Amino acid sequence: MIDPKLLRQATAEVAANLARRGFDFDAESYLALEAQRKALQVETETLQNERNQSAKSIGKAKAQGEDIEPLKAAVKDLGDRLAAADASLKGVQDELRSIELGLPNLLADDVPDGHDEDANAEVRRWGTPGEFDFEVQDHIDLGAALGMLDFDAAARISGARFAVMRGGLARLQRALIQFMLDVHVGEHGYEETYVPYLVQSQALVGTGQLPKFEEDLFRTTDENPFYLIPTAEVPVTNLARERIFEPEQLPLRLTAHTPCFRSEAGSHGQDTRGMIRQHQFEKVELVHFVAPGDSARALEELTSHAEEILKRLELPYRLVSLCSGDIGFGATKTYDIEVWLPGQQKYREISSCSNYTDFQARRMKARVRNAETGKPELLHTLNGSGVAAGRALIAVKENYQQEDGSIRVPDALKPWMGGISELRPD
RNA sequence: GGAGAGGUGCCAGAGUGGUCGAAUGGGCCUGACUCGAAAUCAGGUGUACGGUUCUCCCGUACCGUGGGUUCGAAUCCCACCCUCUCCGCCA
Repeated sequence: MIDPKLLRQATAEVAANLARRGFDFDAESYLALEAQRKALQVETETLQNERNQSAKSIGKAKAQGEDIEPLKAAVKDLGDRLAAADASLKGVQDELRSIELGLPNLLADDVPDGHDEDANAEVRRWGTPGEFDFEVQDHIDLGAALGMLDFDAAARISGARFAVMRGGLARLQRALIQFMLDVHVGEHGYEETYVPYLVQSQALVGTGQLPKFEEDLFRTTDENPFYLIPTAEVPVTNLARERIFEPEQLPLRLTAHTPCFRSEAGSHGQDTRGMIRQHQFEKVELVHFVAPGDSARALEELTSHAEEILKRLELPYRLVSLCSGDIGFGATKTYDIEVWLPGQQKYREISSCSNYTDFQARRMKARVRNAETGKPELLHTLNGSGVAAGRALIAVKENYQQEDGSIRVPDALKPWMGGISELRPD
């Protein structure tokens, strides 16, 4: 959520910033509604004051044994007037809030302008795509030939967009997760967390998935439904919900491995083959809580932590800064890390690292006490994948494939592979 | 799932429906005393929103959440949520 004060005091500037995303903010009707709010709030609070004053004098009169009936008669209609004003005020406030919850975050100045992913700016590349002196296979054929990746079995159990893995391949994914967690916890200063995979709507409102993107989520049928988390960002970021941190407690770096569940509504036809886009996938997530002034620097650090994983795995990648038309709803700035996939001869997203500034914090009431003033103020949140395990597995398979269809185990993963140095058919 | 107890400020813990944003104690901050510290004494110590003559002041809201009764609710009524104890079940 954008600061409502800023929204009404610098409406034109906000609208101009949001326009860079292609978002049309109707400033005029917002300001009209805001003027209504102000008038109604003043009216309501004046009436409340009147009620409080007269209730007090009635109390005093009664204590002195006076007849309070005339006093009661005098305020007879006050309750009705107050109820009416209050109801109008609530209505306008709800309207304003729903507008505010639907506004994306303000973009950072250095976000490149553009309509879609073609305008994303490449920041740097690392590694060189490997040369193969044989015809490369994609991860689907590789997995099938190994007998370790079975989409038919998954379809019989759960339908499309699920995968079953067996043996060394299943273990390789687990090794990736262990490796990533160990690097982040042991070397990058993260605290490992274990969090719920089912959350209630307010958590998703906090991180920004709701109310706008309900169709991307799986939901239970309970009266108060649970949602399956689309990313660990949701439960982990909400650890700051309604909390006030002391300045010395920040920065706080948290990591978690969780499965992620996405309905992928509207993505029919995209990446239908293979493990690129699934209803369920594993991911290691990185989350930072930082003081308001520190988030720009924290984004660079968080991104470098995700990059380090690909470097250790010796997977070529490039880093892009998402343009104004491609960047996510709540982010002020986002770096995507794209890993090289020989099977597609393309760089594909494997991590997305974003600075949310105070956007999520305002929704969650996540604050930090200012070291100088002692007053609580909204902290800044960031998150990024460090990295998506399912896609990392694809990348390892395709980049480490050998002519006979076997797959070499990257050195970085060997500690978790129990002596297995290659995946090959039984 | 059954039975019971309870949810009040940073913590503990009061609160016959009326000046309760909330006693008291602890903690914390400031000051006095002291060479310094301890002890003692005095004062202060929530958040959000709004108004404003905007480093002051004023108003409103908040005692688990949401409704209701009332001129007036932390206090009464209803529903829900959560925590704890015991029983049952279970990984």
